[in-house]
This record gives sequence, structure tokens and C-alpha cells, in this order.
Amino acid sequence: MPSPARVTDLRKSTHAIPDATVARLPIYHRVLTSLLESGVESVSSHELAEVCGVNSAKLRKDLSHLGSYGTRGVGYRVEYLLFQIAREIGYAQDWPVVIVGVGNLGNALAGYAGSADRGFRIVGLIDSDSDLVGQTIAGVEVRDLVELEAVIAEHSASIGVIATPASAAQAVCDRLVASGVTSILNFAPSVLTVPQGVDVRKVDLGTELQILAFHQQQRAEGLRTRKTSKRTSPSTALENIS
Amino acid sequence: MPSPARVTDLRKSTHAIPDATVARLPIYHRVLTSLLESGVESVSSHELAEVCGVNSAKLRKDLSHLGSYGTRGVGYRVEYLLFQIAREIGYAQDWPVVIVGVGNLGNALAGYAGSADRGFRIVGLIDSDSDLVGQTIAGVEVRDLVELEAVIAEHSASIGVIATPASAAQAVCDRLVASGVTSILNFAPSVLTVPQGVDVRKVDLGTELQILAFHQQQRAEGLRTRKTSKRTSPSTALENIS
DNA sequence: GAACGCTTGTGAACGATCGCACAAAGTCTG
DNA sequence: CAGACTTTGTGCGATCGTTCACAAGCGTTC
Repeated sequence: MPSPARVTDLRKSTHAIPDATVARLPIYHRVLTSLLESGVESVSSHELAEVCGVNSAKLRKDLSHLGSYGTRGVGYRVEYLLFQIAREIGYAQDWPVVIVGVGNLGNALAGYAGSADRGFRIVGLIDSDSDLVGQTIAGVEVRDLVELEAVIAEHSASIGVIATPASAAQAVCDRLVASGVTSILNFAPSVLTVPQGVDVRKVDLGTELQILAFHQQQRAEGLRTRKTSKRTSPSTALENIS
Repeated sequence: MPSPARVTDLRKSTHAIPDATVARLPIYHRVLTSLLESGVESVSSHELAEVCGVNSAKLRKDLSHLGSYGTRGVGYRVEYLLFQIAREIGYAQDWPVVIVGVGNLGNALAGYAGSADRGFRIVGLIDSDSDLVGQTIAGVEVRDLVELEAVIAEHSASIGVIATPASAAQAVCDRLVASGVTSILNFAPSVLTVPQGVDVRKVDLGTELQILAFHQQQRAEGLRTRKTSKRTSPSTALENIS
């Protein structure tokens, strides 16, 4: 899993929010936003946990890392909790993001992060394809790969997204890092090597599919051996899923 | 993280491969494939771990779950190990996959899983946009949303990908499940509710970016407090990254 | 204002994962 | 063939994450 673990020991001494919790905060944020828009003013941990698809104890422990923002016997004020989570994850900070590689994937990303005001602003779309350079996508003009460093410097971008073919990923990564980018989201199916202090998260579509396929295969095997050998209550084969 | 934990207790009794290991097997597989193509015949756990970006002990423990396929004092035969991993994760099984939602993201996915023979075959592209229906993408004709059930039945697809807007995700999910799909990869930013026995993995681009932004913010705060208060050796601020 | 019901916040048990360190088991050399 | 060297496979402790279960605290009711 792409978890860079601690980023600084310094942070641990002050905040110390577990990585697993950080990974869930955006979900809570989205669900709470939706609740707020629906006019809901207060939620219990059970209700919120239900909608977020997590255990209520886990939810409470997650929130407790931010502070005591709930009221015993009542629940959480939606608006207040939303504000606290937003503050914690740096929402509405308008992080400048540079996307390298404007294929289908880069396009999808540009549309996603560019449209909704999710706290990000696409300040650069970079591609090496001369047919793409000059086009405007999601309100941003695509610039040539040679301008990568200039674009980053111009907007002081510290977050970069790599949506190039795997063959170009490491080279692009190196240039991003050299230009001062310290957080990278990598969609290319390749392992990136970065110096200490740079945070890389990997999203690999192929890997995700293969993990699903693995489980699927396990299930099939389980059913087969179940059928030919043991023979227990047939309905229990798929029941212990948690 | 989207980990559905155990799928069946049955599997645990026979194989028992930890989820964390399963998530890394596709990476090993890809790297080994690349090594094989480069003509490398043998690797040590240290070399392979280096390229895969993991600890060598972790790599060895992962592989030991599959069996004892290495040779002490020598390392692993690339071709043999590759074969064993492929067998374990169901590579070259040609899993039929249905993709719902043919926007930029669905397009990217279709191209990705459709082109390279990664063990998957796109058997259905589904969208509700009448402008898209009838077009051919990655060699597959886009069909209307109403034909979803028919397409799944036709190819006995058990893996479905949701690349629709969040508003449509749950409805599509329900129809997939009702049609017999038991593994779902969800790209929509919404929490899906599924019955027991169905495996859902979530990939959320927004969440990934927000996790990066969080770390970025932590780093900034760390540096700031470091500057104004404590004042230790300035170069150590970003060093403990692991 | 006391008693009751509800929900948070958290200590503690549990479970999974990680990484070290080393014995076991192989190759290679002389 | 013995001894040196290399690398795997794994037992074990440390760490991280999850879940249970309950005391503490808040509102409400009588």
C-alpha cells in the first residue's frame, strides 16, 4: 500500500494522526458535506459510520484524534465537525497541482480536480504530444514537456500527478522532484525512486483488478473443493465475509 | 484502505495468503516480467526487493506464502517464480470485465485493460449517453445502460468496474450485483453498499490527492513551528521518512 | 434535582503486519 | 570433501490498526 508512514517525527510529537485515520478523513468530509446540504444538523457516530461504511468505534477513535468535537448523549454537530476536518486536511487551501500526461487518464483527472472546488487547482497540464500542446482542457492550456520546470516554478506547485506511460514515469518524477515538488501521485504502473522527504502515492488500475481477480479465483476454488470434498452446508460457503 | 479482509474462511484453511501480500504480488509479477524480458535469469531477494521498492525480508516472507520457490545461496529463478506468481493471482485466466461509464476514466480503463494482455478481457462497455452508444472503443462497442444485464449474462462476467458519476454509482452497483457480479472496482466517489459475498475495492482520486495535501500541510506546519519555536538542526526536519 | 437513557471518548485486548536476526541449506573453491 | 560464503525461509518481538466494552458526561423527564 502506498503509505509513506511518518512524514516527520516532528509531526508525531504535535499531532500524531495515524495514517489509517488520515486516509478516512476525506470520506468523512465528503459524507458530512452531503449531510450538511441535506439540512442535517447533527449525527451520531453510528449514523455517520453507517453511511461511511465503517465501524462506529473506528469512526469515534478517528475523530478523537482531531479533538473532542462531539457531545455525549447527542452526537456531532455536522457543520462544526465538517469545519474541523476541513481544517485538518487542508481543505480550501487551493493546493496548486501539476498534471503530467494528458491522455484519457490525465483528462479525467483534470476534469475531476479542476471542476469541483475540492481544495485543488490545476495550474499545469503537461504533455509531450505536440498535437495536444496548445489545447485547452478544463480551462487550462496544455503546455509542452520542456516547460515543466517553468510551470512548476511559476505557480510554486508542490503536488504533481504522473499520468504518463510507465516508460516516462521515472524521468518525469525526477524532474518534478528537482523542481521542488514534494508530493507525487503516480498512476503509471512503475515503481518510482525518490529521495527522502518526497511523498509518493501509487494508484495502479491493473493491480486493483488483479487483486479482485485473486479473490474471485479464491472464491471459485473454495466452491470447487467445497463441492467435491468436504460437503458442508452449501449456503455457508460465502457467508464469512465480515 | 479498501481491504475486504477474508473472503472465505475456507480459503484461509487451505492457502491463507495475507491481504497485504496479495496486494504486492501484482507488483512482483510486473517487475519479474520486465526482468525476464531483459534476459535476467536469476534474482536475489535483495535485488528484487530493491526494484520493487520493498524490504527484502518482507519480499521473502511474501514469497514464502506461495511455497519454497527459491534456492538458498542463489536466489530465485525468474521464469519459475513468475510462473508461480501468475498461477497464484490467476493471470492469463482472461477474466471477463464489464466497465460501466465510458467517460474519460472509463476510456482510460478500457485502453489499459484492453490492450495489454494483462489477464483481463473487456467484454462490455456500458454508458447511458446515447451519443456514445454504438461507438467502438478499444475494440469493443459501447452498449446502452439498459443492456447491462444482457451483456453480463452473455459473457458470464463476474468483475465489474464503475466509472460513472457518484450519483449513478449505487444504482449501477445494485444492478451489477443482481446480475451476478461479485467483484467490483469503484471509481466513483461514493460509498457502495453491497450484500455479503461481494467484494468491493474503491479507488478515489480526490481522496488520494487530499492525503497528499494533508502530508504537505503537515510538512509546512512542521517547518514553521520548527522555525519559530524549537530550533533544532534545520536539516533534520525532513529526514526521518523511513 | 435526582434518576434515567443515550452517546461520546478511550483503555485494553486482539489481530495483522513489519522488520530483525539467525539457523538451515545451498554453491563454490581449493 | 571440507570449509567459506551466500542467500533463503522463518521465529520472534515491535508496531500499527481494529474492535470491544465501559466509564464519563450530557440532555431530558418526572
